[in-house]
Amino acid sequence: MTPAPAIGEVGEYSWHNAKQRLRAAGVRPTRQRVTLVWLLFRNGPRHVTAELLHEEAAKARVPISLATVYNTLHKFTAAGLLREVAVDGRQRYFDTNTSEHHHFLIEDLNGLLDAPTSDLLAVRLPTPPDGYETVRVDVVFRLRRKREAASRIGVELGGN
Amino acid sequence: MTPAPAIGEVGEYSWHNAKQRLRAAGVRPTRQRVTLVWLLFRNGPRHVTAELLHEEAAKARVPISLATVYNTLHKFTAAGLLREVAVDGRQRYFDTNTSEHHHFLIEDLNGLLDAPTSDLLAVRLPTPPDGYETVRVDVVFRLRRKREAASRIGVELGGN
DNA sequence: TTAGATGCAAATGGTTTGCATGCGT
DNA sequence: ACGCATGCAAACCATTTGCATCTAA
Repeated sequence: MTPAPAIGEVGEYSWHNAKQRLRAAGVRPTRQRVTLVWLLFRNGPRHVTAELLHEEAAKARVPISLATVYNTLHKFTAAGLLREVAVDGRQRYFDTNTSEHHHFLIEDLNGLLDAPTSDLLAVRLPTPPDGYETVRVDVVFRLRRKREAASRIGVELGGN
Repeated sequence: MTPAPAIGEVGEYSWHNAKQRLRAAGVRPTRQRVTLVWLLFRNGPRHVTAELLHEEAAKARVPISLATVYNTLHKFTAAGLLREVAVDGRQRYFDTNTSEHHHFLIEDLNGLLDAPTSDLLAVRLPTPPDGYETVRVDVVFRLRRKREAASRIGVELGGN
């Protein structure tokens, strides 16, 4: 649990940073929201579900009701702090990486991983139907374990 | 409601065709299943939700319980007759087109459309993490209405 | 005859909502 | 003080499940 420096940030991520990020986004920094921002951004990019964040807040000694976690996640998304990723019919993920990028979906673990953009993938936009425009492209690579379990993945998902 | 010839099929789609398709797939052709196959394949490729199919069956005077519709849809998918498409967090779609292709998702109508494969889109596979293999790639183009409503779309969705 | 299919209702699970109370400005 | 934020429980909605009853082979 070494606090690795967040990508795009330098050094540790403080309570104060969290507050500033909220103000900058025009969101009122309440105790719960600051907590969530802190949990979300202190350790670099990650994907969370509402359920997971709810548990983490509890562990961090700042219990937040599940309903508030949902409300907050949506508010953050509207404010541009998060990106919603709807890849499977079950649950929704929220991604702290708001830039255009794509995902691996691990089927058995039901976890998300960023697809490396280094492996540049080219998607040519098909022409949308009349009167409509493409506002977003989501590419999901569904992964399945080859034969023996790859232990590394479990670890990566835990933090991502 | 002109019965357009199905793509890949010639002429009208009969009850008998439906039964054959089921037998060929190794699925026991019960009355309900034949009805569903008929509803699904008589008019070319389409996307359905369980709810929608359930209503159609009722209208077709062959009421089928919603639970059975779900069971059947899954059985069909396992038998390779359908392809499940999970693109948004709400509901699941089943696609009669089982080949590799991608989709337009109309945000406001919450409807699916096949993305024309003619506009050949190239997706370079990023290397999956150790021990995993990519089993499927889904590309979803989220569409939003430009300004004035495009009436044609509503029609297309009705049949697709 | 019998394994498998169906229907119903109840359970599930993620997400949303209504409303009374609390808190940031 | 004011208005938005929070918490709780109940509502919601798509989907699944358990079980008794049918039905295709």
